[in-house]
Amino acid sequence: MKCIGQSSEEKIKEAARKVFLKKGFDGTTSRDIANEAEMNIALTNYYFRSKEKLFLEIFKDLLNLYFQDTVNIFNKDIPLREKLIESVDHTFEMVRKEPDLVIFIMNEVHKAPERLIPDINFLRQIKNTRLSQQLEEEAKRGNIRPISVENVLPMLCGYIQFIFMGKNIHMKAFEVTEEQFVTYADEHKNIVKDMIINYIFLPK
Amino acid sequence: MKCIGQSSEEKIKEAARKVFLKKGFDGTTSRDIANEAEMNIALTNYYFRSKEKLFLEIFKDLLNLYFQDTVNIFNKDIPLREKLIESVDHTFEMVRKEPDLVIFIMNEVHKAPERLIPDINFLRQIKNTRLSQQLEEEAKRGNIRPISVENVLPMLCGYIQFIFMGKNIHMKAFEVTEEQFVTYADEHKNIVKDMIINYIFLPK
DNA sequence: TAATGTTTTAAATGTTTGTTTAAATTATCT
DNA sequence: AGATAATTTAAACAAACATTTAAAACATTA
Repeated sequence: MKCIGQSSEEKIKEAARKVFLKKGFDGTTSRDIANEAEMNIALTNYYFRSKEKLFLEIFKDLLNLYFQDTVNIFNKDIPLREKLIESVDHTFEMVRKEPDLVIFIMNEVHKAPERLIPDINFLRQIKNTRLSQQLEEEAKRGNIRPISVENVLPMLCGYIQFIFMGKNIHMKAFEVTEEQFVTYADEHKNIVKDMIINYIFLPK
Repeated sequence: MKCIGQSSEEKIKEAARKVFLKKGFDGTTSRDIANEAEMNIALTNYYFRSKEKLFLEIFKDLLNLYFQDTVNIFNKDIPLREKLIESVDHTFEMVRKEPDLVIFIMNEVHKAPERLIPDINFLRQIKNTRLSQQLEEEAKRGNIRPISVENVLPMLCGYIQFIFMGKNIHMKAFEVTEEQFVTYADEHKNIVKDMIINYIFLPK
């Protein structure tokens, strides 16, 4: 086996990841992927059997990228306040690095949830993280409002993710550049953190 | 002209709207639309010249549905606090009635913003609504934190919209039914309202 | 009723789609 | 070097695609 650089299989997977993220499953053709990878069309099927199989493999990776770190943070052994802030910061970094990821996941799951169920199942761990316990404990102690992890999750992830999903709309509506948008998003991130802490924690 | 029921043109447009909302532009074929409308395939092009033209016409209507009422509320002559609450409530009703609308708009704009620019331009009115003035005035008076309409907009629309965009993911992750989801969404709506008011308005 | 204009139809258009084939090339091993 | 296996290629495949055609069916008006 030639071991200089990437293998053809890796090249195709990386190209497919890039194109799927940008155009979605329906908007992507096998030829798009082959072109991006600079490889012969037949190789897609030689290595992955079908466009669908290749997609599912990539989707699994991307869903993992979308959620795994968040689950890990939720399970960290750190104070609640710190954990909330770290979660928001992580969400921000994640969507900044991979701006197409959230809308991609949302859209594919929205269009055909059934075929992705095996992958989605791993999201169930969210319910049983250390964060859930902390929310219960702190509420019992009267330190925070009683609130479920179901309602905290969108605060920590969704509010930031939404800003980036609507990036193009925002840029057109408010006539700003990409650079200005990032500044705005960062500003909003700080507001979100303040607002969450302000809401969840009760005054002593 | 026969005037019983809908005209063929209306039937096709309504069918196309339904299918585009569900499957997006790339995922929709001319035959899907013709089947949904129970009409001959050729009629799509007879009335609308092309799939693209039909799509653009429908997209315009849907973007209007997505934003017009919000702009109107922003321009209403009512107190700020009331306006914020009404905006959140309206967003909730809008996405509840048309659950596919938000992800559809987000995704189409995300994939090809250029071709939709003429339609998106009308979003610019957001910047110059009565709400913007109110935010400035109330901040000057020391009643609220200084905050721009750019940062209030996602609070009033995005936070609720995100919940519904991730509906399928939520239902799988937390193993709940559609009915339970709506209950959850309603609960979160109230949290959002409390949280926004709590954050924006300063204690006297 | 005959002539005219509009709407609907079945069939065909030429592309593009995902996938396969079989030959050509390259690498691996004895 | 020669045999064997793995990879890559150009070409072809049928199916699905958006769109067009020309004739048929319908409605309208003179």
